[in-house]
Amino acid sequence: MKIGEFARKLGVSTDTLRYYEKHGLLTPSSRSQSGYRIYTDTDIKQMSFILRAKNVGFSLSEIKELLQIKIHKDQHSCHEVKEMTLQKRDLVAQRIEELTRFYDSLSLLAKKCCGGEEPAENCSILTTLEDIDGLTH
Amino acid sequence: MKIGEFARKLGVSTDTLRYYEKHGLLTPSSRSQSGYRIYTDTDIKQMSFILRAKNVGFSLSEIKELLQIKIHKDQHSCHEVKEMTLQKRDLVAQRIEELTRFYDSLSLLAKKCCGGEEPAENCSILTTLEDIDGLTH
DNA sequence: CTTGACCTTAGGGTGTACTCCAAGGTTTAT
DNA sequence: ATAAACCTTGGAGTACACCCTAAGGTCAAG
Repeated sequence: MKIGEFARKLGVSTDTLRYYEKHGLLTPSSRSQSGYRIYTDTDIKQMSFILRAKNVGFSLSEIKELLQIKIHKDQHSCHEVKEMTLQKRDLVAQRIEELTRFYDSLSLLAKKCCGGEEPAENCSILTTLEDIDGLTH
Repeated sequence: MKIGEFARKLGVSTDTLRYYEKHGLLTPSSRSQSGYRIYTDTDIKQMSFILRAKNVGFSLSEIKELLQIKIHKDQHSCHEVKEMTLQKRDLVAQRIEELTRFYDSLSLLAKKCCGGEEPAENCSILTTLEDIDGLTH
């Protein structure tokens, strides 16, 4: 499919797709005789991956590194690829841990809060964070 | 403490601290007679919160919103604060879910990989993602 | 065969989050 | 008392991730 249809399907602009191509994140599978970009189902998968990664806070250069694991598969040894993968996985695990602390903080905050119409005296995220910090650190 | 010591303690630049103050994320507790910014332990807690939030992918304006929960505590009802808190919590839960999928993908990738010195033929993050997508969607 | 909806590249503009001066005031040590 | 090491504001510059416009080429429908 051409860039317009692909963009609509993925919910991004054509500008974004050209930008990603320029920066080595997603090169369309081929070009038509007239030079139009042609995207395929494989491109949809890769783009979905990029968007999910972006959504959880990875920068484009970090995402590029993740995609390098694929690109490097012929040029690098299994050992190197495995190391890089595990390193990235640890980073993801750290972020999950931090987010879990945020989740706990917000849960505690909501629980503490009566939910009524009176002024929210005890509703301080910082107070709650101090409690959480006290418990987990 | 003054801005330099505070910055060193938190591992950020003084420019960043002045930027955060300007944009309403962290206002130092007080100023000295000569106009120097004076930071306290409370500021350390708030700054740590900001840095952790940033680290897990929140933008500065999102972080500001989180901090508003504190600021609004006297001006808004418990009900409003609770709603906002739960909404933010759901957002965090979604990110945790996505990150967990990334973690699983990277784990599967590492597991598939023999880790030896030969070219990494089967080490494609996309192949693995397809597997994961097939299993979880 | 031309209108309209698509596509191309090149290049400029925007918002976010810093980062780096410049010009000057303050504090501390010798 | 003066140099070094801090601090102040204001404003300019940078990197990232787009977003928009201009000027022109492509293509299917009427």
